Amino acid sequence: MSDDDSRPAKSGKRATINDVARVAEVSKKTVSRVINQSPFVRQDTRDRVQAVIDELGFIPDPQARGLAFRRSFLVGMIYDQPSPTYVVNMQQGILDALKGSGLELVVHPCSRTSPTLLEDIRGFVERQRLFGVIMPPSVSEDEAVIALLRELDCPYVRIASVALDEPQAMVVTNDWMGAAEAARHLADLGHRRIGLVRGLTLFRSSAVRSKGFIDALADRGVPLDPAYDIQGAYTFESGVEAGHALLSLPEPPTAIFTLNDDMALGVMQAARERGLELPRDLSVVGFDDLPMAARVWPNLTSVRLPIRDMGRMAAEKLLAPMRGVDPAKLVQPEVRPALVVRHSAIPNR
Amino acid sequence: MSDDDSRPAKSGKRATINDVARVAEVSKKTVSRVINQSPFVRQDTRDRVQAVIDELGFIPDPQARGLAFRRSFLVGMIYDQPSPTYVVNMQQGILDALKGSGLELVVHPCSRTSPTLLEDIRGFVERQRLFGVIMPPSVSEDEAVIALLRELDCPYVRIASVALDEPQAMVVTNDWMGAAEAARHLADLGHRRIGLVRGLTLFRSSAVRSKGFIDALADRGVPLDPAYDIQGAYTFESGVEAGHALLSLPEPPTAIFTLNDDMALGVMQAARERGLELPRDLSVVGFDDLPMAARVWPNLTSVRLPIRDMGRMAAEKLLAPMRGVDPAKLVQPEVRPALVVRHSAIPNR
DNA sequence: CTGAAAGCGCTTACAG
DNA sequence: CTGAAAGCGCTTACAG
Repeated sequence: MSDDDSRPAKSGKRATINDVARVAEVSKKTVSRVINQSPFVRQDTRDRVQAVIDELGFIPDPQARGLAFRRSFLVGMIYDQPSPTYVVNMQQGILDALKGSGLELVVHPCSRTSPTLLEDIRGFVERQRLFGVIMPPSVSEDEAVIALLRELDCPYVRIASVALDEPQAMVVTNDWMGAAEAARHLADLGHRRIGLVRGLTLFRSSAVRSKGFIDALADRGVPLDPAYDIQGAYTFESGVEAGHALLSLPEPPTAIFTLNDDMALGVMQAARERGLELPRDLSVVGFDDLPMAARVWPNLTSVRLPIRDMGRMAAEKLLAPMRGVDPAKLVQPEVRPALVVRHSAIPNR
Repeated sequence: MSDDDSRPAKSGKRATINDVARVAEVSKKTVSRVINQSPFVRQDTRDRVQAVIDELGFIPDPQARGLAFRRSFLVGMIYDQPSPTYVVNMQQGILDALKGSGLELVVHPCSRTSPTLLEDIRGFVERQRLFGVIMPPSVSEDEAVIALLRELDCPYVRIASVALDEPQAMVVTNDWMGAAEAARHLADLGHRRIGLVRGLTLFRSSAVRSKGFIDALADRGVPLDPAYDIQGAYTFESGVEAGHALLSLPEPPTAIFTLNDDMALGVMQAARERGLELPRDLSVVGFDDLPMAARVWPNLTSVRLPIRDMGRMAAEKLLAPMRGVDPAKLVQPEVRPALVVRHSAIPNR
């Protein structure tokens, strides 16, 4: 490790704006202008100041800047997402976008059912004077939270399966596309008796994914029998229950699509408890493509959402104004779910 | 939502220390003393000031305090942990302890193999003037990182499977206990030919868990045959490979202990690829008790570490000085891993 | 036990 | 295009 004395301005403490101003022989206000990329600095002045900044290794103190700006350099991620993989991937994506911006990520889990939800978020946002907030489902779908954020004048970006807000404040995940792919996959494998296990209705994704699935199935001439349309709760246990419900039908489905992977594994568990062999006796397709999808037996065919990209895109929208980009005009690719085909769904005999 | 006008000091902006001082008819320095729990305030003065603080809903601005203190109110979690479940649970535990303290959690993933690791951490800690840092393995085991933190005078707490530091800077996870439990479990089930799949040697946990396992096995009079002692890499793929290596032995083991769950699932996959039926033909025990342990078939017997508690305990050690507690004397329960017995390990025939 | 002054490191008006 | 003054909301010396 060569973290030696070669770093500039090492003499004890960090360089401040005053040091830069003195050495560059300008006022600190001019240094401030350079830091903040104000256009009102002559090019040669700017160059001189920048050279001193580099030489001294000057980095503006975010706390001092924040105090003067009345706004911190912290981005909050507020989430009630229960899936660790989802949360960590999204954090990673946000950090990808934040890298080099001087902003940091502060995590803030919450519970939508908590009576103190709004109070809690208010305290967090207000006290930290957050630069902005990013929210995945389902808290991103809570209009009371959004109203609060507006009241607090806190920029935000919502990630959700449908456009709930203006484009600059939204990353739309198009879940329906993934569900439609799953439907076509099962139909094309020759399945006709197909079950659907929905998720919690609190999550918009449940309705969106269901509709995408049912519509695509209908397109293939395979209408979904209402008896095969079961309400789950996005949990493993609800998947077990739904699996038993479907498989105990007089004419059980030959394939089941669940709106997330946890429920898919639950359905597989139910099938085994009934003595079925997988995938021979039942095809299963999930949604999320959790790491375990590739680790269970048989490997689970599942719909993957680019969570990390979604986090990055959300953060980029939040940063756009700071970068002088009009967030509404920020060109971002559409979020496209993709079906990852493995071995849990096979042709219908 | 009743976030109405009942909140005090709502007239546009937040109350500041000046407002409190004026209303309480004291100097702002005295208000500052009350905020910082200085003993040098008369009780009645303190009560009066506190009443005004409550009445006005005054919350000190962390940025202003941080600027004056030359230290922020941000706790950094620096990690290179690849397991999302581990990361999220630990974050949750840290947040449990931080609740009400006014501190926030800033997440900072890193890579120990990155050539810019130290530079990166230096920038993060120095720029944010972090209140403190919490590190799980394996970055917690990196002495170069620790040296840097000391140089920067940044308090830290390390979480690791062995005591690498003074008690006030350590949460020791006693992984060996969990591995020993796994060993006794398998021995008591009558297994004699037992395989061990180790993890990356970069992680101290690999050696610690292995030793705990081997020692406890020996205690039961079941010495580990070196041929059954395989080097893995904590990945699913390395588990598959190790599984094949062990199961292709002339006398294959009847049970295998892997140092994490990902490798346990890999071993199970290998067993199936060889036509074995589980758990009939092979018992498997993992370590971590990931959510998927309870969702795979057969359900995986695994060692659970109280990750969330570990995060909370680490944060409590970091907060102890602020709370006037001597961190060395902070009474914390020992971290005790526990074997969660499910259906992947059964009696040896 | 309490307070007036100076300062933490920046930025916002306001001039010029 | 550039700068001197005042201020963001706190705390640290230093007095008393």
